[in-house]
Amino acid sequence: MKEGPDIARIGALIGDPARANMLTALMSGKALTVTELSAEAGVTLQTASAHLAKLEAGGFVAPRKQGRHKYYALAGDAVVGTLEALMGLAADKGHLRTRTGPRDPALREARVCYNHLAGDMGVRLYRSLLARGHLRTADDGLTASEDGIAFAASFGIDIAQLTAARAPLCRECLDWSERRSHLAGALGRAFLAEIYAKGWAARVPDSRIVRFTPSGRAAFQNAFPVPSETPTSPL
Amino acid sequence: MKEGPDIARIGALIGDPARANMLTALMSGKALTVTELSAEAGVTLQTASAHLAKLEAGGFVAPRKQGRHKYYALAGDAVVGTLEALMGLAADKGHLRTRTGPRDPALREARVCYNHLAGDMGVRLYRSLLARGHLRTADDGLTASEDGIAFAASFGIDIAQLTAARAPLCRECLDWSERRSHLAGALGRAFLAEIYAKGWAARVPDSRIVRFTPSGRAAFQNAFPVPSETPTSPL
DNA sequence: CCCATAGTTCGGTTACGATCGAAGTATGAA
DNA sequence: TTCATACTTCGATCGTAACCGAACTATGGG
Repeated sequence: MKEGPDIARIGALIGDPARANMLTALMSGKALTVTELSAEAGVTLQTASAHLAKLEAGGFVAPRKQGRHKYYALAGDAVVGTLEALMGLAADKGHLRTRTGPRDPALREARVCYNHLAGDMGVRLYRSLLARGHLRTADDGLTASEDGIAFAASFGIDIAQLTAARAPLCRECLDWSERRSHLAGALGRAFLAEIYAKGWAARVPDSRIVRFTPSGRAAFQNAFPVPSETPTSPL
Repeated sequence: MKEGPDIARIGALIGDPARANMLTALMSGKALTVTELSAEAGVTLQTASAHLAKLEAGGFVAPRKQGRHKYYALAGDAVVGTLEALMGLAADKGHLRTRTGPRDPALREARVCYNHLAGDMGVRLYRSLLARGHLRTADDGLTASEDGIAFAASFGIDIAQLTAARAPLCRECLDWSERRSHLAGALGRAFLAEIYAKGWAARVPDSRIVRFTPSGRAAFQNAFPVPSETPTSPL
């Protein structure tokens, strides 16, 4: 009677509030113990254990034993990507629980999305480039202007190498905490690499957080100024 | 106690088998009536009506009244994209209900994914280009080789215009019916446009199906030969 | 060896939501 | 108006799964 991939099972797995809370907590990129996850979900240890067994059977999380602790982490990029998509959709519809972004403020400010910068700082970068005409949006995606190429070069990016590779140069990526687009693609990756190289920021180990130094933050805001908050359409 | 986007509500919406069946049926791109969807889901009309009300409230589907019929369709590209992601994940884990692809064989053979070719024919195109060295996979994505550029030009694609736009040239996209990658990005779009232009295939109105003519199918298979089935790693 | 902490398994309760029958509304046809 | 089709609303039933208490296993420390 049924056909196609069984999205109902996947949906049901995500559909329980306790499990959804656990998955949301794991989106930080950190591996968490059963006890920690039970607290995140607001259930007892036994219940959490049962939920995690189901998530593991469904291929959502993978355990790693360490001493008498059992650490769970999300099981791969496909899972992370799908959850990001779901979060984007949920945010889009206004289905928020309480806040508009993840709990951890540092995660909300700047984090790694695959290999480019996301979060508030990522959105700033994107908006700044767009406002100054370095990027242009078109029907079929995002393109860099001549100005933008020159700017990237002056920032320290070897633009010739990027374009020679013929890989996607610019792409946009919807940010679930900010509900705005940020810059992905080869150029987005190159900007983040250069930000690391300049010592403005560093990645926090075992998490997706990118922590800016005070001077790095100032330099960033100077390099990527944003005009006064323009009322953008909420995508 | 909770924070972040409410993915639980979204998940629960998809998590019910009846609703999942309806959404799967709507992935064809066609708008369907309540009665049709109740049959797809295997429930009575009343139950289907209740489910559709919930899906509508959740922003998954949008109704359109026409006479005494009420047609439902998926509510936008974000929903389609999220469902594709979920289906890919489900297929990935082997969570199949009965078959490995959508019910409609035509849809399984060739369909539009955003603006490029997906389904069996899309996978063939991709594998053929890859096998002949026209495309190369790298850590940071997909690139076209010099050979590939020349081939695309000989196929009738104005490659200079595509590269000038600096938009993503090649991207890969996971196919939920085939569980394989196919070609997306500007080049993928250009190939599909050229296939239309050559009269090999045409899009079926009100659906995502791309229907090949018999001679078009032959020409396609001649232009994009695939080597004997190589046991590729899943994904 | 004993105790403490981390996690699992088992059993019984409870609550939520899917389901359908039956009755109600809307649109169209005769 | 009357009948038929398409859909919605209401009310009651029923199953499944989340939940926790309690007992059990495993690992580490003294």
